[in-house]
Amino acid sequence: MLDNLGDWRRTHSCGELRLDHVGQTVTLMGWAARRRDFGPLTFIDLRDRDGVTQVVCDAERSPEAHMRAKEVRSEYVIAVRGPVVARAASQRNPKIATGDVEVHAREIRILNDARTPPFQIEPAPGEPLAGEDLRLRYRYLDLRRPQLQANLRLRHRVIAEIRRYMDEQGFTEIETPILIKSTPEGARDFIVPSRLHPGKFYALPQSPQLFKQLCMIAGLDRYYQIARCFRDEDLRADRQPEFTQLDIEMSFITPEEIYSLIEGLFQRIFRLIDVELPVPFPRFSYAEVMSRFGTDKPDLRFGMELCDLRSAVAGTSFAPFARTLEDGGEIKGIVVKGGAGYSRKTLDELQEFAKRYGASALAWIKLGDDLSSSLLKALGQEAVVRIADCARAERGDLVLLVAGKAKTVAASLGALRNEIARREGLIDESKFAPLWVIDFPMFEYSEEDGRYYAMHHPFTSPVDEDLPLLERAVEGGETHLLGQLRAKAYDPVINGVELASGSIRIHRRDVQRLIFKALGLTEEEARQRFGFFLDALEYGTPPHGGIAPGIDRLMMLLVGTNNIRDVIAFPKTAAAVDLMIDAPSEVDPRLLAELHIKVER
RNA sequence: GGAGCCGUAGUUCAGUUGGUUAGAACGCCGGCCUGUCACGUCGGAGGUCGCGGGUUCGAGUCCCGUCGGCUCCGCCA
Repeated sequence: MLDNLGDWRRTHSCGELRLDHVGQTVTLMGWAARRRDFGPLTFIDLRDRDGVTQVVCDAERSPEAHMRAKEVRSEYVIAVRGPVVARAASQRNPKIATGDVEVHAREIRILNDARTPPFQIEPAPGEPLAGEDLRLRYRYLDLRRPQLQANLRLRHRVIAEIRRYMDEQGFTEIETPILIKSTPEGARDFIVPSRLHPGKFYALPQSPQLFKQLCMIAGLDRYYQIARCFRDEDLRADRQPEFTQLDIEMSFITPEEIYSLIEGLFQRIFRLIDVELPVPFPRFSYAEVMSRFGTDKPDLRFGMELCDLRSAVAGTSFAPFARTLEDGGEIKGIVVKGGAGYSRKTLDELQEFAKRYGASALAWIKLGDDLSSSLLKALGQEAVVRIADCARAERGDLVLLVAGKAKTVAASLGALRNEIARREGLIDESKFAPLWVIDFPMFEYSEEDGRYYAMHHPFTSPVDEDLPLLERAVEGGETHLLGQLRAKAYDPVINGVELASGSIRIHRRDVQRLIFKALGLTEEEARQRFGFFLDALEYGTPPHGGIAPGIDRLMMLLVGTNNIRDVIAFPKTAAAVDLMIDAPSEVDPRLLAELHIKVER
């Protein structure tokens, strides 16, 4: 039999009772997390969002409450009324915040029963969680776990802090539409069919990019939005098809003002987890981080930087190296301190790892008691020693080398650097190492398509000094110059995580025209895709720029997880499926007919 | 688009060179127990070995396919 709540009102949460409350009669409500039955004496751990309180039901003192307690099962929703009692010293439980006290139940109301959960919500210490697919299917049960609740509560506090800060800084929060127009460049769009317009579709925004620029043209001056964004691309551990960005745009500004705005914001956010970020963040050019760390989002918590070994192998007859040098490729290495003892098996594993990033091979030099190296036969002892010296390796170290195209060398050694740091425990997990990556290239050449693509997006401004280059490249036909143009773009990175991406935008119609032309868009194509925006640019556009921190990744960093699903209330799987609501799903054929859509299989 | 790992009671897992009746722990149900907090203890129920096909006298185990989960490469202006 279930009880009604009746006139009972909660007086306290399950996490707040302390010795100060001893003697008060309290009413608690929550879920039965555990029951320990000693016959005439029964304990119930009562859980709510705030914590756990031990409830004691004694058959002698309160026979009725005790009878009721016997009926309680896992996850029943119950209300308990009774006095707060101090526990004897030997009975205190230091593992829970309320462990100095307990509530002696005078009366218990069973507000609702519950089916046996399909998995244990809080497994005993040392026991693993149930499989993630099962927990996603019953997300509302998994969300009862204190860890997940703490993550969501911190997320709320971060968002609240963001709104406070942005308001203090004079920003206006503005909502932009979700049903917008598909734009062919960039990520794949999610599209929404139109019932009123047969054969036409809306797109969901990949980001509110053009709208925030239009807000600047409108004279709103300082815009922000906590914006949901949608990208129909394959997922990763840190990527969901829908995600949240703090979208920011400002008029009449320089990158410097954006740097200090973001540094101040991140400082405030990290104080919520009692971390004081050092400001200003150090700045590195794109070229520098690529050469030193092999990635545009380096983890600065450890060293092991890449070193250029070309000079040490100059003039070699060893074909793979000689060919690389001839083709203008790179030969670089990293030094693993004390790695001379790595086994053949480990080196094979690392080579397999490097190959995933396109490396054709991973060469190694071990400076153990004897010198050993995969290159010894091909290069001879002298050359191998020269390479090791060039890498500044010392006795006991291991040198790992990759030769090939600059892009491949950077990708494989950059990934290897992270992987080895992880394996060797070189990373101080309590540390936060922020930086700015600046001076990104404007364009990236695609071998596959034989053309240039905007590295950031096509509205990013080139640096002022490079404008003449842009003109020569586009109007003078010196297309190769495009690869040399630098963008007014900047990314803040913390611990190897790209936390935002931003740029100063193009505010001049003539420059925007050149960029579209550089990207191979004809005047007509540009007009068709962005006509409204090009028009707007002609009506007095102020210089402006912005940035967009990713809230989900920021949260991952703050709670220390590498699983994005730990910081989103209702996430999707790696195949973009919601296992709880079973989406995506088929729809009623009548609905499709209304939308003028026929499905091919 | 490609690759790797995983899939066995409700849950987490074990399961030998292919061989009798597929096990353990937790959970669940019932009994006992007045100080536990991962309570203890006695007993009990619980299995389409993801699914489909093949090899074999015989398949959880081997092969092929398929589905699902996770991770990575490509992709993500």
